[in-house]
Amino acid sequence: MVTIKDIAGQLGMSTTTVSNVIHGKTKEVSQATIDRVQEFLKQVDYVPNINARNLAQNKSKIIGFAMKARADKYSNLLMDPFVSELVGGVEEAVRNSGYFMMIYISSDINKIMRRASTWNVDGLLLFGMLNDDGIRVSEKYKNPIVCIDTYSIEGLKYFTNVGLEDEKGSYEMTGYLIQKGHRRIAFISDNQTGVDLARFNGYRRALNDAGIEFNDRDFIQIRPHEEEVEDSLSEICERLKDYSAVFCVSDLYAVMIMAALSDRGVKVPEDISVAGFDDNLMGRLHRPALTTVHQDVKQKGIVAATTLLDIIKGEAPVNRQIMLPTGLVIRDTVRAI
Amino acid sequence: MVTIKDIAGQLGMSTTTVSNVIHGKTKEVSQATIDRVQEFLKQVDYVPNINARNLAQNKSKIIGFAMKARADKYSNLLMDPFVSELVGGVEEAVRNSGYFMMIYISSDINKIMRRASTWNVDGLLLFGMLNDDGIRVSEKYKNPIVCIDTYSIEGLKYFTNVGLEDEKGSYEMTGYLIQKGHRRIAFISDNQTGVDLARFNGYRRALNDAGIEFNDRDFIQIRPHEEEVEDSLSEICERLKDYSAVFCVSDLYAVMIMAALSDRGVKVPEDISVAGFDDNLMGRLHRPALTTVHQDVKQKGIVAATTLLDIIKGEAPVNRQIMLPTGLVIRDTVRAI
DNA sequence: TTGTACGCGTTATCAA
DNA sequence: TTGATAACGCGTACAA
Repeated sequence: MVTIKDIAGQLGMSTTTVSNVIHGKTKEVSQATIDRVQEFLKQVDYVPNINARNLAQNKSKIIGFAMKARADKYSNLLMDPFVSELVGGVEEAVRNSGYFMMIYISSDINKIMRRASTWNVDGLLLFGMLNDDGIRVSEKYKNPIVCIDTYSIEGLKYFTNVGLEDEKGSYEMTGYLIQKGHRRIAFISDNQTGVDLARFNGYRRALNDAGIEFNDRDFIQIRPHEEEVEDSLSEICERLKDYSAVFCVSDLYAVMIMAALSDRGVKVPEDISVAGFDDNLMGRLHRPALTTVHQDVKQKGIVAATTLLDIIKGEAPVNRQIMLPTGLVIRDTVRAI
Repeated sequence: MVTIKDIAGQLGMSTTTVSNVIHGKTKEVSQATIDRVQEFLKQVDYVPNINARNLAQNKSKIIGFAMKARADKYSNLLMDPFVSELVGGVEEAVRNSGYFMMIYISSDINKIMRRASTWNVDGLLLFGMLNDDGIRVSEKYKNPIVCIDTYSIEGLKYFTNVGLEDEKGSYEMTGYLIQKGHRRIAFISDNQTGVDLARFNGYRRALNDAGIEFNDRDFIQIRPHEEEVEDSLSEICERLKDYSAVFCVSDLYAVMIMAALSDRGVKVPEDISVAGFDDNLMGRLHRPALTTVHQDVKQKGIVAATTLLDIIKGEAPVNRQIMLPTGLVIRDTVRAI
């Protein structure tokens, strides 16, 4: 490894001058030395040592992307297509800004905070935080934080959130189903917090506005864990016999349920209409193609990352609650009755 | 930020002692001071500065995961479900070993190498390298390297490769199709290098062993880029009329093609049989469920990472070419004729 | 058993 | 226009 000191030695000048040339602080250096140094840098293929630089500047050029792992449908968070698309968007934005991305996955908030401090990351992206997790982090960690998909009004005092018009999108889809003549509409998700709760609320509001009474059993919980998913799907298919339409909280669940229905000889949309949420590849490639609520997940990642980067640069965001839009995507799994 | 020096000062002892306690070099420290120090560490929630540590030790505890981006079917590599599952496996293994993972995506080998040096990563994982890319990297970068899915005999002198029995898996699937009575079998992929070439070779060998003549037009190239994918699929569906079965180089392509066929009123497997490769969620949830060749992508990531970590620890791998097994998954998209 | 002092590679301050 | 030199925080010979 060739260092600045080496170069200075071989060129018979001081490290200061070399460093200045490297950083383009060229106003106080003669053109002759600039050229000499630059040529030499090329020649030896000088690569700076980030650790030394970070130590000297007390910066890191690292964006930490921390995700709280849940006991989940995937054995690793990154296998969730939503998450990987999100990471893809973040990675791209971070890379294009000359920063680096470091991913942490942990179910332990404290570990996440320790890592962030250890690496002295310049900014933190938080995903999957529940309740006041985000607040706890921001109390300890003093650099900028941007959360993704976190529903915490309280938290907005501490950080910016990038979310989605979940409630609205869900309201519109439910309205569409109702408009198509459906009145017995089930809602399926695996929990009732955060994003899922917002979507559930949109569904309920639409029912209410149409004068349709909601009954507790219209919410069906799916248990997607490997050991019990088959049982869960059986139960769901059985309960779905009472409905003419089902609104799933994600495209993945919609596709899973359509497969289970198909296995039991139930036809979509002839026997039951199905709607999803996310508009991902699975739904697009399904036949019949899935009617769903669109969101641009990659864009969500990009917006979150660029917002964080802006804050790091000192530009406070106009809005602490950034809501990305949704849109109805009408395809073939919902029929009029 | 609280430093070792601070602690030493407040406790009225030297930084050496504090450092020794932190690192458990406890044989030369009295129990009394150990306790004092440890309690104080807890109290102030001491977090080491990785940059300083790395600089002093000339290590980084970072595993670099470098991927060469191609002009691809996805606007970001991480959106490829194969890649994200791979990353998931790597991330898990790296995290469990107390290391950190840093992802680089670039189409430029030189940028990748510069990053690896800049961060002084302890080991490098390489994915998506073509031809002698891997060799070029290993000539410049002196720490251990493990490649994933790289077909380069020459390269094995320089690094370990974690791959798959692509040829064998493909041979077996083609054999299965033949056994089911198919003789006009098309093969679809988007290129003919590396992994895709190996799978193509397995297909050809199986045809050959069964005395079936291969004609150049039996290889059909798919163009998955967004602008032209529809045209490409139209052409494929047209050409497929001459075949009773089609073997796709990936589950994704299989599902895409089945959707296109369905749109044109062609039924699978009644009108044409379809086989895939990968055994991912898309194929599993498709109806009819996809007959395919299984590989464990997450495991591939874990094996690659642990192998690299072992080499870093000084344990040379027994084999420089690690081939993970494949297996036939017979489901419902291939029928006997 | 504990402390001093130096090196790691870089940047920044200030003097020449 | 250039050069010494002191930080940055940590680890570690070596000395005490």
